[in-house]
Amino acid sequence: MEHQITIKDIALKLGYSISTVSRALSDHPDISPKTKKAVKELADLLGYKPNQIALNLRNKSTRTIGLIIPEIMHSYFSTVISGVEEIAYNNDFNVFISQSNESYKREVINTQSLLSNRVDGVLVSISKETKDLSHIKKLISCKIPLVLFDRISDELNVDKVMSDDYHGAYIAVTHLIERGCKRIAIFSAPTNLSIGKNRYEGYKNALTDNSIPIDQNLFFPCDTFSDSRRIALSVFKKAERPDGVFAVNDKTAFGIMLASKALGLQIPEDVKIIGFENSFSAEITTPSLTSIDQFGYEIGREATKLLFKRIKNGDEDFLPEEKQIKTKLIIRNST
Amino acid sequence: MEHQITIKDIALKLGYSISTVSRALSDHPDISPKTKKAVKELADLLGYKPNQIALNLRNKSTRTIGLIIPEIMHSYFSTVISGVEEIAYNNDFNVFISQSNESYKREVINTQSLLSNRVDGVLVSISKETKDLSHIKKLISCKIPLVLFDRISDELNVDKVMSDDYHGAYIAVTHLIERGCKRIAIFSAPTNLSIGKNRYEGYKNALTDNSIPIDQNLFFPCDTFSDSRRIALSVFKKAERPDGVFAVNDKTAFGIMLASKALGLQIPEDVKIIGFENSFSAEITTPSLTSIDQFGYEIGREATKLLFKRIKNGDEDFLPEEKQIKTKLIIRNST
DNA sequence: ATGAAAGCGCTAACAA
DNA sequence: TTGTTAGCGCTTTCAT
Repeated sequence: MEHQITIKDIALKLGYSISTVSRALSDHPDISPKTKKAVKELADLLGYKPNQIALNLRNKSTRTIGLIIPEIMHSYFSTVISGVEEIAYNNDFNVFISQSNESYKREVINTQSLLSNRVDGVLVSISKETKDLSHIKKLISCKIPLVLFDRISDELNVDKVMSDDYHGAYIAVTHLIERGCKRIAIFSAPTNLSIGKNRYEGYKNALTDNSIPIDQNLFFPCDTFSDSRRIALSVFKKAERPDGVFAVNDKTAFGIMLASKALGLQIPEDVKIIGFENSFSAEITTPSLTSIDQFGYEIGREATKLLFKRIKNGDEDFLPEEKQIKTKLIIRNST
Repeated sequence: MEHQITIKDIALKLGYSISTVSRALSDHPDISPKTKKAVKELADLLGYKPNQIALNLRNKSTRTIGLIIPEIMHSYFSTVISGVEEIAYNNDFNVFISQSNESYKREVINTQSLLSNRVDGVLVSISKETKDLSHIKKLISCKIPLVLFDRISDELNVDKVMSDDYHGAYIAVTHLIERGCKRIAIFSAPTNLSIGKNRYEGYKNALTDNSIPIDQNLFFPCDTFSDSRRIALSVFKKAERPDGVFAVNDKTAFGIMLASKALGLQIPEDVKIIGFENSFSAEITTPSLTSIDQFGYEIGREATKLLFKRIKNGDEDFLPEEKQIKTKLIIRNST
């Protein structure tokens, strides 16, 4: 980057002062039309672009919000990003995306980087590894507008947006029951994450409401493709195997699906499987996967709207909001 | 964001000048140990974080590179991002990710935003919609280090990193021929993109080298899931249908796969299908999808390495490099 | 060992 | 209508 054109360059060439140039460019009423014309034409000619860095410093605002997500390569989070970008762009803000890769260390670094770069607000979905929340608390103590989404924490008293995990799990399991399942397993995220906890609650209550006893042997703490495949491969060998599985996300469901097929089980005849995410892949497997749509796009939009509300309102009458985005059962052939 | 602590605050409380505080914080040899200790302790206590914006303005460097990609929600591009981030983080740089969503307009806006934000270099994968390249040329004329990857353009004389598309297509089609295919269709990206052109060349030459005539009726300009499903649905009905298909990416392959199955065709017995991308989904379909691995992670790494070479070397002896990342045939059950 | 002052690019209060 | 100046937060040259 050689030398970017500045208003000083324009002022020099035209013999005006830099403030006149500045005002001309921003259409200040005091500036004569001729001056404006001359300045704007030269600016165009030279390809002048305001230095955003200088503006940021002066305005103490970057018109940028930071987004920290666990993993970009996740159809759900990708859709969240799109929702965030839409609202941000509508408000003439930029989005600074950074992924933690489910690493606590990375999440801390990313948070600090956003802080140093003085973003005007932050959206965070906490990584699986994160136990210590002091980096997030640091954001709060700096009074930086903050909204948590999806992977929230009860420890923090801030705005939150998430799926209606409880209800999603409830309708998923109810659906399995209606299809005749008696022994329904759950492959769940760790219940220390609220997402894991809420879905487990939904699972439990759906069973209880249908007079099916909770069986701790049907609970598997597992939320990845390879783990679920491995676990299902050993679990489904036994005679007392589940006849239905509720998986915490689609990838986990696919692992179970592959394991079942490898063992010669028919889906949905021998075992019914339901996921949570409604990813693109759910459509293309055989059988296609019944899943709970989480509306990531909506979550991104709502979280960002909430953030802008904070950014605009400033500190006044802060009362954290919590928003639940409804989920929806998408029935396909795996149940 | 109330009031972030600055060195001025520290200077005031301690009775030093701001320059002393600045030097103390950066361990300048001239500063006495006691002063350093006092300053650092107070800085810690107050939670001082240097204002990156001010530093950027002063240093005329943001230690940030910009990344413009067509779509985040694409396993290939997601892996590219990870590669980019790895190299950038190793060099203590940030990555500013922005997606064009395959929109020309958005791509232009993103480019300008990166320019205004004075990133130190840019990585671009051009959107499908983009014909006019003046926004990219603008970057070049501003002497901003630039590397194109994957979706490159012959019109631009800059560093480029891409898959060995020609070779990938060649081995894909050769594989189909070895498996006995005689009528091999290609579902291809528009050939105005070099990616489309090169893969088509590979397809053609593989056929020619095996004495199979090129049949224009087997060329389908189509690179999305829904389009490919629709097209395959109508094409595969005919008696004279293809017995092998080379798809420009995995999603396109899945569309073809679903259409084939809907028509009662057996894969790979009646029709063999090969994709390009080696996405996660390739593993979980039935049959699993044979595909060409593009090593997106490597592409991201190499492109970023090249970019840093430019950033560090400055303008001197500029000779654009072009790097091809090898591709690999991953054989699964669809062929 | 420490301070004063200039400057990065820009805007705006104050002068003229 | 236009110019001068201060200041956003920081580093660094030049004084002391």
